[in-house]
Amino acid sequence: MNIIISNSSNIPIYEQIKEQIKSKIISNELKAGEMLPSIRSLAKDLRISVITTKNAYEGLEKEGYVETIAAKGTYVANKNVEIIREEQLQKVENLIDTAVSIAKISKISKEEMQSMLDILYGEEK
Amino acid sequence: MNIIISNSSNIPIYEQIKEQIKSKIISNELKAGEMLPSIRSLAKDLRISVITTKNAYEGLEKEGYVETIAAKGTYVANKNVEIIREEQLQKVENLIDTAVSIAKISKISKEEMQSMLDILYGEEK
DNA sequence: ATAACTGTATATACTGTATATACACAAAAA
DNA sequence: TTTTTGTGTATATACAGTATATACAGTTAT
Repeated sequence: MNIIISNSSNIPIYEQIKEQIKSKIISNELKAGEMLPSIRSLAKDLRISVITTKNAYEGLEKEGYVETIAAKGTYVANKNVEIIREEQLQKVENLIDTAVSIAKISKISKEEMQSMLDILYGEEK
Repeated sequence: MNIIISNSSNIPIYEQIKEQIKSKIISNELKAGEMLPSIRSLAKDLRISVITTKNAYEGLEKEGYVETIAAKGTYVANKNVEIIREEQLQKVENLIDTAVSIAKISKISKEEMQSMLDILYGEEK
């Protein structure tokens, strides 16, 4: 399981794991019904405690991305694709909104932001 | 001092205060040399502890936005305008970068993001 | 049965955020 | 000059979030 964590980050480890797995589910790299690595194996892999991986999985379950069955494992849930897309759109919009607020205070123009977007997104159509 | 804090936010109170004062300094609503409200009066105003306002001011000092003189007060520092602008540009770029990452995973197009930017920034030139 | 795998629960520790309250210095008022 | 009132500072304390090790309990294949 390709997951990268940073201990020095101010973002908690369980949160880092949660977000990365969420990304894999949304991008369909992890498909519905598929089993996630066990909390133990993932913990060993990342050299952290089982409690931390459990914490991450609990968060995913609370948000409806996975379902866990005691003594069996944790599996990717069937989640409404449209709802996920809406959630992601909302996230992107919030980030841009924050960026715009900062930009306006600092007199950073819309053109400058558009240019950043172009560069960061790439020139793909 | 127009500062709004939310206790229910996951962002610490001292951080909320810090960011809002920083904004006022950057937008020149608070001018170099001007005295900030005392940690006591601000604490009373916001109905929080002096320690929390002190914590906020300490953060601002560490970042070079203010200078504090014991028993006298805390004052807006002279900070290099170009450096501040660079910092803000960096912040905006990081936010857009995060937004782009999420967008790509969720197959949100550049056009959708451009449209968000247009709407959120407004139609001003 | 047993071995090897799942997730769960308990007890513990550390760090960040926040508090009340007592302290020390500066400046203005009496 | 003495007192009062205004600054920021330091100490002791509490609570919540994050993380840990370790013991527990159920499932599956041998």
